[in-house]
Parts: sequence; structure tokens; C-alpha cells
Amino acid sequence: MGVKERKALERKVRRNQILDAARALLLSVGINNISISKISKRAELSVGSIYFYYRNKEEIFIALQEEGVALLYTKVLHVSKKDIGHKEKLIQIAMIYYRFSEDQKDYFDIINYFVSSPTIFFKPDLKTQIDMSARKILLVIREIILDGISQKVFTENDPYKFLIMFWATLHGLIQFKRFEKTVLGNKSHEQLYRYSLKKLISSIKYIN
Amino acid sequence: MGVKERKALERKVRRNQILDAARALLLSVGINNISISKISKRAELSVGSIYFYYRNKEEIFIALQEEGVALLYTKVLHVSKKDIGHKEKLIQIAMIYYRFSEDQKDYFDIINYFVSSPTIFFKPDLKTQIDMSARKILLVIREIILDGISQKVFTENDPYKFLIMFWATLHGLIQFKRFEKTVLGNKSHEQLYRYSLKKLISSIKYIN
Amino acid sequence: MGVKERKALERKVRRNQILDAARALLLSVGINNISISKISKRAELSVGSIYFYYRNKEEIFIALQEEGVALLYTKVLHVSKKDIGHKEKLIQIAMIYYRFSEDQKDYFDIINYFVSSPTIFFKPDLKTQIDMSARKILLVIREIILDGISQKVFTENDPYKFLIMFWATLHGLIQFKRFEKTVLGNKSHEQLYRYSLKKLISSIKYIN
Amino acid sequence: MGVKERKALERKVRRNQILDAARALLLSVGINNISISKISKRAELSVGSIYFYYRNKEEIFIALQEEGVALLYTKVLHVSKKDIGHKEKLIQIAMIYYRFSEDQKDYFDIINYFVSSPTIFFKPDLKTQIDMSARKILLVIREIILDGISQKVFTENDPYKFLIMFWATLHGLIQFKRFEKTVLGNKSHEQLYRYSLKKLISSIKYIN
DNA sequence: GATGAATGAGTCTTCATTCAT
DNA sequence: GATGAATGAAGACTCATTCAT
Repeated sequence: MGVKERKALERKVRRNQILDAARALLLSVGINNISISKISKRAELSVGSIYFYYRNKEEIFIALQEEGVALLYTKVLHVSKKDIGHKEKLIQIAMIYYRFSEDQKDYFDIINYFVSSPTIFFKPDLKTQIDMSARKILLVIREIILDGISQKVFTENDPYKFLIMFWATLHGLIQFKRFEKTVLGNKSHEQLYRYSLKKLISSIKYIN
Repeated sequence: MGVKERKALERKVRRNQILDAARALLLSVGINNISISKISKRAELSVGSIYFYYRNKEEIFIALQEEGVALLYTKVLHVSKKDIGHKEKLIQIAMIYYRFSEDQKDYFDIINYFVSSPTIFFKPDLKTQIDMSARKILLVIREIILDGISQKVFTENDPYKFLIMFWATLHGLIQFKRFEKTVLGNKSHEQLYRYSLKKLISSIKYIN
Repeated sequence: MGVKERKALERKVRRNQILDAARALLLSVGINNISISKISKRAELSVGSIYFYYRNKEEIFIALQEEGVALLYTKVLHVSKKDIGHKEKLIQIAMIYYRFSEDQKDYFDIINYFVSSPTIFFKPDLKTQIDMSARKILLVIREIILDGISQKVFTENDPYKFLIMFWATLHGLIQFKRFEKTVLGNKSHEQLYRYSLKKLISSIKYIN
Repeated sequence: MGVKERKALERKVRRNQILDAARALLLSVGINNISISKISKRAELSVGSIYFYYRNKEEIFIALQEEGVALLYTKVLHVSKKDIGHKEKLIQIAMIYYRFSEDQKDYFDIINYFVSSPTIFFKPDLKTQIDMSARKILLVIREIILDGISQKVFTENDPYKFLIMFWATLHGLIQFKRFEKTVLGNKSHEQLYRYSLKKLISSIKYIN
């Protein structure tokens, strides 16, 4: 391995070191309490080094978001390639998102952070970048839907709208998990999620 | 009017003065840039006074959220009392929420702030308080659904679950407004919302 | 003395305390090395307090500049009221500026700071504010010149231009004091200044 | 070309590369916002290399200043060799300085930076170095004046003093350009400059 | 009740300089 | 010769909260 490669590798390692720290903090103190200096302490790097690897805090968050999206994308893609029915694919993908929001809470929180912060918050180019990375996942699902339609499994005049509705519903439901116990009553949140998913998928068949 | 009443009244006036300021700031500088001193300047009250009327910043936010929820509640209640069909009621309520997110963007943002911040963020008792105020709206909608069922307009085994799904979907969709242009393509967001709403309501009829 | 007056007084005292510290630092570390935290330490106030009394560093500098200009103004005004010839007045004022640049080096430096920083540096309104305070001094001198002309002591078609030239020359010369020894050779700088002054004043008589 | 020469040449190329970058930055971000790392990026050299060719930032500035002075020197020298009258030479030189302050604003700013920063700022040896480079220009003008005197075009007992006054006035006037509009009123600054120049040159003839 | 001065830790960010490779 | 990663102090500025008056 040449010097150049080693350097490049080390750089990647450092960048990860920083992301690791940020991710850990995300989980422990919440996204609103992450500061560069906290990241630097946790990463055992100087503040200056953080800025050497990332232009600013925002960039770290975006890297984290992209990491999260990439992870989710892989899982979703995996399901999309399984040899199972279209409906089953949608169900599995939805459940993957649900598990993701629990098992990768840190990633989910940061994705949600970008989804739910007031729009003014980001500069347009940033916004586009963020949106585009998320878009990839939707495209996978779109393929499933379109394929389902072409094979007459689904009947849907407006697959693209359904696609967004599908994801928005799942996302909204997951956010509402916070109301478990106070608003949801005894209902388990996961049951609610499955119930809604069933309705969602059914609705693609008969309505337009 | 006795002394006591006057005092109570004045107290209310002051508290409103503060909320007015906070609300205005919410809209103009965004939730992340509100500080007590900014509120105090805008309200033409001293910093100390702010703390006399509200224990801390969080409490102001919560008051604001409750204000927003109360406003929305009134609108929703109004529709629920109209002499129109059950289905029509749900549609109108959904549209009210949509308009609310646009016309009362400040209130919507703060409600959304509480919905979407990571759970760790709030102390349990606070959380309960917040949730309960939001719950009132859901109860109104529940009545409509239950009534619809009892009158055989709707068929639904699990009205409570549907209720949550209903609201979560609407909320999720509104949040996705930010993706207009980058992800939604040319589709108008409002069309998407109406489309989803139609599906949602249809789904209460035939599926369970 | 009522509470209000005392408060107002105290506030003034504090503001002065801060200016005192800044002025002292100006002299000891130079204008490029003054920081808010240094000021706060020297003034024995917290950083926050500095910002309570002045919006930012710039404002402190401006206050200092205005102080300096006011001081100079008083001296200039004093001469202008003396019962001496017009020419003599100009000479004395010029010498006052010279002494000022030595005895109140701190003030001179900060005035010079505003005169010589690249133009882009300040926001337009600031610039205007700064310029206007300096303008007062020029107006006093203008009166002397105009009066001299009306009394046929001076002959000058363009008194306003002369006025600026007069001050610019003096200012330029004082700045060149730094070249004493390396460029000026053995010439005493003060002699140079007096020499130029003489020429300057003579030039008002015969040329236009 | 031997190895040594090539090395020396390369060295010069690198140093210029660095100055080019610094100069460009001077114009675009202003002297207060230049950093070594910015220079290194712009020069497409590593930070370390910058330090190899220049001991520190100050040295770069000085090199830049010398460059500027050299440029100005060439122009001034050119005029001094023209076959025109002594008075005309002084006028043309003065106008060259005026144009220089506009067309080579970057160079003028840095020269002015050294002229107007408080004296404490530089170490003595540096100061001498800076002064000496500027001195060369004055010497050219001195020749013109001395020659003018010997040819009875000028009458001046103290040519050296006049020389300094001459340059200080021009420099002071250029600095006052910033007061155009707020203090100078409607007067065009260039008119003021020409007016003063005329007076200056006239004063060499008749007064001493 | 009301005021507003005071605090000081905390925010993000920049920077000149060094040094192992 | 050249690189660029690493440092950490320093910069301006903000803010929630307290408390004497």
C-alpha cells in the first residue's frame, strides 16, 4: 500500500471517528445539544481537527443523515430484490423502516431532524442535497409499485402520489410513537403501525 | 370588580403580552433563535418579569403550543357541529389542518416542534401536559368516527387506531411539503394531500 | 437623587469603565490586539456585561473615536474663540492636532484607525456616523477661513477645498512620523510639520 | 542552465505563486481576512510550503508591499525620465499615485496598511526594511526637485522637507477619499486632489 | 410586582504555526 | 523540498437564569 493510499485511508478513518462521536452524542444528548466541542472531546480530536475534516456542524449532520439514508437504502434495496410478492415487499419495507426507527434511533432522529425543521432553516443547495439522498429510497419503492401495477397486482392511477402518501404515513406514524401511553391508550404502537400499513396497502388496490 | 379579580385579569394580560411577543418572534426568527431577552424586548417587559410569569423558556413554548392547539381545536369543533355528513366532516377537518399549517405557520411550527423533537427532550410531566392538550382534538374526531360507525356510515373494527392513522398521515403529509419541487416533482402538494385524504377516508369503509 | 437618576448614573459609570479599559488597551497592545475578553478582564466586568452596554466591539471603538474627536473638538473650539489673528488660529489649531497625536496617542490611533481602514470595512450608516462626528471639527476651521476671507486676510476662491487639503496634509504628515530616522534623516519631525504648516497657510493667500 | 540556477528559478516561481495568491486575496477579501491557509489553497501549495518560502505571514505582506512599491517606483521613474518640465513631472507623478491608489487598490491598501498601523506593530528591523523600500520613490522625486532648484525653476531652501510634505499631502488626501459624500459634499475628490496639487507645487516657488 | 444589571459558561469558527512522514 | 494533519488558544457573540433594589 502506497503512502497516498494510506493517507487517504487514515483520512477516512478520522472522518469516521468524528461521525462516530457525533452519532453517539446524538443518541445520548439529543440533536439540539450537540456542539462541536462535545464532538471533539468525544472523538479525542482537537476542535480544529473537526473543522479540518468538516466545514461546519451542518456538514457533519448531513454526513450522518446520508449515512443513515444509505443504511436504510441498503436494507430497502435488499427487500426489493427478494423473490416475494409486491404487496409483501411493501410490508417488509415498511417494517424495516419501523425497526430502523428503533434500532438505529440515532440515524432516524437525524433524518427526522431534517424532515421536520422549519423550511427556512437550510440553504437551498443543502436542501436539495438532502432531499436527493432521501429520494433514492423512494425510487426503489416506486419501482415495486410500478411493477406491481404493470403486473396487475395493484390498480392505481397515480402511483407517484401513492408513493409519497405511503412514506408520509409511515413517517407520521413513527413520529407519533411518542404519544404511546398518553394518547394511544393501551394500544401497542407497533400494532397501530401494522394496522395502518394494511389499510395503506389495501387502498392501493381499489381506489384511485 | 374586586381587587382579586383585577389582579387576576392583569396577570392574564401580562401573560398574553409575553405570548404575543414570543409568537411574533416564532414567525420572524424561527424557533431556534428565540431568546428570553428578545421576548422581553418585544413584549416591552423586563427579563425579570418574563420569569415572574413563566418559570422558563420551555413553559412559554408550551403555552404557545397550547394556544395553537386550542385554536385548532375550536376550528375542528366547529366543523364537528355542522350539519353535514360524517365523511364530509372528516374531509373538512383535514383541510382545516392543512390551512392551519399554512395560515398559522407559527403555531404549526411549534406544534410540530413538540411532535418531532426526540423524546428525551422533555421531562415526563411536561410531555403528558403537551400530549393531553393535543388529545382533545383527537377526541372530537373520534366522536365523528364512532358516530359514523353507529349510523352505519363507516365500517371499522378499530376506530381508535384509524383515528391515529388518520391524523398521523395528515401530519406526515404536511411535513413532506418541504419536498415539493425536489422530490414531489411537479405534483402540487395540495393535490397530493387531497388525494391521500380521499384514500384515507375510503379505507375506513371497506377494510378492517 | 431618585432611584432612576442613580441607575442612570451608574449606567454611565459602567460605560465609562468599559471605555477606560478599552482606551488603556488601545495604548498598551494596539488597536489590532484588543479583544472583548481583554476589555472585560481589564474593566473587571464579565464578557456578558460588556455586551450589555455595547452592542459589539465596533460600537466601543466608535464611542472611543467620538470621545477622542470631542476632546479634540473642544481644544480646537477653544482656539477658534481666542482673540488672535486668523492665521495664528490656523497655526495653533494645527499644533494642537500635533500635540494631540502625541499626548493622546490612544485617541489619535483610533481616529486614524477609522480614517485608514479600507472603505469596505464599515457599514454605510456607521461610516456616516463616524464621518459626521469628525465633520464638526472641520466646520470650526471652516469658519475661521471664511471669516478670514471676508475680512480680506485670506484670498481663496475655494475655501472648502482648502479646508480639506489643510487637514489632510496635517494628518498625512503626522502619519509619516513613523519614518523619522529611517526616511526623514536627521530632520526633526516637528520641524517638518511646522515647515509644512507655514507653506500651507501661505498658500491660502496667493493661489487659487 | 545548471542545477543551481534551475533551483533558484524554481524558488522564485514558487515565491511568486504565493504572492499572486496573497495579492488576489488582498483584493477580494481585504487585508484583515487573509490567512495562510487561504493563501495556500489559492496558490495550490501546501501550508507547509508557504512556510518554507516565507517565515510567516508578515513576511508575505512585506513582500507584497515591496512589490507594490516597486511597481509604483517604475512608474515614477518613467515620468522622471520624460523630457518635460520639472513642474510637469511633479504633477504627473502625483497623478500616477492617484491612479495607483485606484487601479492598484490592492497594492495601495497594503502600503497604506504599513503606513497607518500604529508603530508598535512591527519589529524595528522590519520597519527599517519597509521604510527603505519606500524611500527609493522619494529619492526619485528629490532628484527632480533638486534639479529644478539648480536650474532655478524652483526656489526652495529646504527641498528635503518639501519632498516629505509633498508626499504626505498626497497620501493624506487619498486617504480622505473615504469622506467623499459625507464630508466632502458635492466636490469630486479628484478635483480636490488636483486643486491641492496645484497649491503644493506653487508653494515650492515662492515661500521658504 | 417589576426591573435590568450581572454572570460566565457555552456557541461556532478561525488561525498561525509545527512536525512527522 | 513538500505535504497536510493536528493543535488549542483565541476570536466575537449569545443566553438562561438570578437577585438586589
